[in-house]
Amino acid sequence: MDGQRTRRRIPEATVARLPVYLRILSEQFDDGVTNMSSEQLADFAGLNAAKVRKDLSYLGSYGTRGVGYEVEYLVYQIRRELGLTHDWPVVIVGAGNLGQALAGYGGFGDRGFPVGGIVDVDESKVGSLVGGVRVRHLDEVAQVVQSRGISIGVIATPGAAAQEVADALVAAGVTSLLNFAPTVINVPHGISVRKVDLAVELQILSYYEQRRASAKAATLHAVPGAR
Amino acid sequence: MDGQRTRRRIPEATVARLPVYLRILSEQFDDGVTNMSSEQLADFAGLNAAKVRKDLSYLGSYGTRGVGYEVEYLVYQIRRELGLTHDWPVVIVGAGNLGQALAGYGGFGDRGFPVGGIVDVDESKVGSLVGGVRVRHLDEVAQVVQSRGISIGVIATPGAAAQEVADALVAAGVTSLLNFAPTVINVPHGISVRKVDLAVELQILSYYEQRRASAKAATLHAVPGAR
DNA sequence: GATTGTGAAAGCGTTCACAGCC
DNA sequence: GGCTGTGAACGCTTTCACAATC
Repeated sequence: MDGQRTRRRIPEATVARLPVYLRILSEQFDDGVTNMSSEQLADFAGLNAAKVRKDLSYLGSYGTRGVGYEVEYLVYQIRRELGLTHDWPVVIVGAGNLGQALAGYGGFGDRGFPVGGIVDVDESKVGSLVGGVRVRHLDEVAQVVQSRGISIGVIATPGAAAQEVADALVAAGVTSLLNFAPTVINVPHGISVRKVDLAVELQILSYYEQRRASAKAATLHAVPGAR
Repeated sequence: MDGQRTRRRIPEATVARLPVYLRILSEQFDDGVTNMSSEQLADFAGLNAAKVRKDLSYLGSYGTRGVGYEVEYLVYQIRRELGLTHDWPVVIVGAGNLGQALAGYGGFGDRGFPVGGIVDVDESKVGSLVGGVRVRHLDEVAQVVQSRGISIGVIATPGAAAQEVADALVAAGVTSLLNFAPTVINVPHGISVRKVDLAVELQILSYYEQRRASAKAATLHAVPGAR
């Protein structure tokens, strides 16, 4: 009577790990592995077994006590849960350095996210081929999105343009955004946004480097010559 | 008597947001803004004011009640805490599509992370110029790292090579890794790793897209024609 | 009057530990 | 005997709410 509707909600942290399990399980399956325990999967993923079991339990009870998980079946279940049973074409906004690298990367299409379109505001780029796809003008983004049934947009523009690009994508009907621009974007409720920010990642690493450096300095100072 | 040594530890979640505050504050400062409240900063960062205040409180009591935070001083304090008072040259491993895009991107050096070296195993790439830096062989990575005093390595190789590259970087003396390869890497205790994985991000978006789609289908089914 | 700084409460995610099942 | 599935405990993060301060 309720079926899909009351579908158990999966915690965000778990959703973020499912793709990792999926990749590992797929690789193992290709290597001929048919069964895995939570312990083995945890080792590959760099996690502990309890976390893996809890994560997988949100999908349902697909393991066998005393035995483990059947790799092929688990791959199928994770793919289904992640909505990877069909392709999700994406539109890339920004045909600069990054946009071109993303389009040319290939790992996109392979994994079920073919590049359905690339747009830019720069007239000198419009019409050129990037990764086998012809660049169109940002003004035509709604047409690109609608004709290809695209729901995921990738923002690969400078930070200053990111918000208006996000607005244009949402207006065109896109409901998920992957933002590479170093800017926080505002979107209406119900739109998903993921952000990838190089500078932020490096600055986080810098923090821990700096701690290491000052911890070391303090130790040297406190116990000169020791150790 | 203890000074730096017993330096208050900042929660990971806060460390990850400090770079965002820093960017916003720097931009505002450049625009002539000299003072900001937690509320204003929260709006720019897409967060709430309480979180901003709690985050900033880990740095010390740098605000003024009834007034807010002095932008310039806060920029200085965050930069200091993040260890951004000096440059951190990085070494990029992998001169393929992604490595070239990263090296050519520029946003690296601008933000205090100049490309101190690029290495690859492909002899046909060794010797060529990428983003103004000459590509050297992976075998020479230790020399590159040591001569430039590099502590951050960027892995931009295919997944299959990532673990051995990580091992080589750690052996060379690198203590922080930014991993773009779609593989979990194992490192000794005390080494920091951050991971950026395109496919994972897209698959997370796919999950929410798929939920939206099935929620919509369920609604249409439950109340045909309504709304 | 405005806004910070922070204890306390609530919420979320991880880990433990063991009953349940093969 | 081995391994899953999961309540319960724990710890981290967010949010609340208000006293302290300008």
